[in-house]
Amino acid sequence: MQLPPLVQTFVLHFGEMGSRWGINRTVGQIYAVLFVSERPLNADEIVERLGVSRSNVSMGLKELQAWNLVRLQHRPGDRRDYFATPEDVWQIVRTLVEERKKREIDPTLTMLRELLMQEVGTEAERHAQARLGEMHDLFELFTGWYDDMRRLDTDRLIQLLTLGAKVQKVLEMKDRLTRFGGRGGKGD
Amino acid sequence: MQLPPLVQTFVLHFGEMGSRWGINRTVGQIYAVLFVSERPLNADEIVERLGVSRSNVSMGLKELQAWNLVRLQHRPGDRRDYFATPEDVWQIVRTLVEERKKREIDPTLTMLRELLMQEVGTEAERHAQARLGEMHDLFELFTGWYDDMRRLDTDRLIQLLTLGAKVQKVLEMKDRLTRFGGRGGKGD
DNA sequence: TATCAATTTCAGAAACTTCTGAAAAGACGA
DNA sequence: TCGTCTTTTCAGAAGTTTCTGAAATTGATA
Repeated sequence: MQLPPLVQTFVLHFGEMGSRWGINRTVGQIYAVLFVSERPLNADEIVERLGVSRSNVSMGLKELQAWNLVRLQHRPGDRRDYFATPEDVWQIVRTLVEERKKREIDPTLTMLRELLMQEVGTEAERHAQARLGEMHDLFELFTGWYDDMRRLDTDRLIQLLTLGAKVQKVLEMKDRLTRFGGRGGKGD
Repeated sequence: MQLPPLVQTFVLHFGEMGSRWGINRTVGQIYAVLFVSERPLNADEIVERLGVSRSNVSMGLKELQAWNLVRLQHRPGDRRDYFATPEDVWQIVRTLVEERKKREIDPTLTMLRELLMQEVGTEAERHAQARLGEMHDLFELFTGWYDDMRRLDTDRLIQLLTLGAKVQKVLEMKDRLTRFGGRGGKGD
């Protein structure tokens, strides 16, 4: 592996993390190398830096492209493909969440809805269905919230995240201000 | 696999999802079976339902216990261990996020902080460090937000998630209302 | 202490994933 | 068209994870 120690540490850790999240180690490493690189890299440069086979890099890049996580670029007078990550880390987060939702959450919601529509006979099945209903509602709540969040521009998103639970305070204030006097505030 | 078709579909899907998130398929299936069960189950009952070996179930249950995702119970006059998931799905979410943070996010933040403290020589390394800084700040923002959220009780959490981006509207209103008292507004 | 039921451990088998080198395919200019 | 440079594909090797059955351990009871 032909990398400065600082970068190497990061790349190895990132590959490791990747494999805990169902992403193949090399794919994670390729992404890490691109992420810290000053400029787009071609496949051979990645091979050099990581010390893995050319074909492995080719497959890894293909996977990253399928996930929309890298951008392909060309330089004038050079036929090779150059790859880069988006400069904006928020763009990366958005893509990651979006793709993961598309591949895993949405199909799960579909499956849950289908199972909830079935007529069942036994008590055990009725109980199972009730549980699946709870899970379905949870997923719906999260995807609904996410759907709202992704529409916000990054500054506002940061603003909200930074406020954190303080939003709650603002909501209480709103309650007090809008229903003057009345029962506002903590009631649930 | 000895399960009603409805449950079987769910269990298989859940196992599949698990393996995409770095959780072994059987462990996912065991969890799914416990999740929809009306009552706590002992290891042999899980073996029956899933048709996998007793030792496999034993290892799976051990892993789920290490993740705090199942509760062990005993019945009077029965030496066997019975396992159940929490009844409250929100409790499940909280545990999952907490454990994942502890195992993956926190160590990553530690690593990033260590790399950011290093003095480096080359331009490439300085650029890499800047990128790691961006990633670090992103992770900090998320964990800070999460730290706020986890303190909220479930009803308030649901309230916030349901509002979604409408919170933004309330914040704007707050801005308008507080501005003419002095310090209000966008500043942080 | 011996017995018995339940659980855990673990070495090796089975299944699965990842990786490689070699060959094929594609793209471009001469 | 050909030659060259590049990327992709793919069969099998290497590596890793998961799973099993048999044996060991635990712990309660007599």
